[in-house]
Amino acid sequence: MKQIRILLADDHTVMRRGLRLLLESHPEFGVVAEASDGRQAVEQAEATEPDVAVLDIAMPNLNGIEAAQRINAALPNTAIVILSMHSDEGYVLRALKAGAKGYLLKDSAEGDLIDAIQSVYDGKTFFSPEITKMLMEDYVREIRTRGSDDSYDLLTSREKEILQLLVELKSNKEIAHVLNLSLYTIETHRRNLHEKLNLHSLPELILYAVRKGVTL
Amino acid sequence: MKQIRILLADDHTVMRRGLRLLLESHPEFGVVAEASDGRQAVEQAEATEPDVAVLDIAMPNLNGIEAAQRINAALPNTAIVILSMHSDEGYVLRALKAGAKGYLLKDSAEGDLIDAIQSVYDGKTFFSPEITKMLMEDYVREIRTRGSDDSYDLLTSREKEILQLLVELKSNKEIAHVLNLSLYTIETHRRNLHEKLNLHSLPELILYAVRKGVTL
DNA sequence: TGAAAAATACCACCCGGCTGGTATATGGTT
DNA sequence: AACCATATACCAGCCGGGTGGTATTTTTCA
Repeated sequence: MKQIRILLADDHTVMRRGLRLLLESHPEFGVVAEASDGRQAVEQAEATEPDVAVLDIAMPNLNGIEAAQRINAALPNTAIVILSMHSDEGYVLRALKAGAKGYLLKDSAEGDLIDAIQSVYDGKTFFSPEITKMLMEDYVREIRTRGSDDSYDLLTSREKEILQLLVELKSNKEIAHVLNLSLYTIETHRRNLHEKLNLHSLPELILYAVRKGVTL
Repeated sequence: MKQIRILLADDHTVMRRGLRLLLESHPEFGVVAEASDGRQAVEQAEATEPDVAVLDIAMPNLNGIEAAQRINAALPNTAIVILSMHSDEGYVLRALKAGAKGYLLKDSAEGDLIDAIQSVYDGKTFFSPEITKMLMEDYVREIRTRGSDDSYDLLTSREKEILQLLVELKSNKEIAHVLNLSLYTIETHRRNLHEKLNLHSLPELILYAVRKGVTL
């Protein structure tokens, strides 16, 4: 009978033990390696070539995401599930970027881990319900944003000009000087940029502009 | 005899007249059209298909750079020379991006304009000496920057983590909360980022990170 | 020609980023 | 043992960005 071969990586021994017991209560799973930090996880993965790697996100020496990246690079056939306490958006996105196929919160139901491993082994993805919800919201927001992606065309040429100068990291004062305008006028144009683009800080404007190709 | 056919665009009549007289003292040049604003310049260019378009940068209705963009898009065989009072770096770079082949300061020697037109007509580029100097400095700086491009590797993993969170537009307070650290600690890490990367503001850090591929 | 959009200008207030200056604990290196 | 890098933490002060509120002039377009 062909078991799904699993690597467990978590710096907490108790957690690893618990996971192992949980998994071994299902005969179709077999834990073939354990690791207590990121670097070990990569080594163990390369040594045992597991079907699925379950990685805690917060590990010493090399965090779960960096470990995922390396494992994914070395062993593209090993599916990766990230375990995390946080549903923080940044972490999830980085995990996905690192090649993770699943992202599970630690307070998930036991059955979720079983489902997750089976899913990623089958080439599907698996996320905790909270994560799914968040990602969907993201996606919808993305669509909405793309939809109203004429936003840039809403800008007047003066506003575009000022946006470019902002990307060049010029201060309001400098822009006023370059364009021979009052500081207050620049402030007003910036307000209008904020309103039209629904972005309300310089960093946001810069990210927007860069992604828009106003890179210069 | 085949003349080089030229379009002149400048909102100051006196300037246009002077340029025309200057050019017509050279029999190999022929001014075939004039325009007193950007929109006219584009129209005239499309109507007369000149070999070279000489555009003032500061024109009403449509500035020289935007006009250059449109002319370049419609008539790729028309070489464009930008005339400007300013040697501001941003303008020069935008002019180049808009497809200009030459950039002349208005206080250039008369001969420079002749040389510039002949050069761009021959498919070469031409810049005022001041501009050349500036661009070279830029280039050198660029090389130097690229050379010491290990800068990112100087960062500790904590610093990289914080840099990523900054790109996600998290405030110091939010980062402190996410990482369970004091606000002051985040400030210290940011100082270190500033020092190591020689960048001293959030917008600079963000541009750096984005260009570095920390896009998420 | 008259209304709407764009560009210009000013003031006051708040908040957060940025800096100078300091300090402690820890872990690895020579 | 001495040293350096890293990570943590605190305080005070400055400055610039962001915003609420207002107003005039110029341009554009129906």
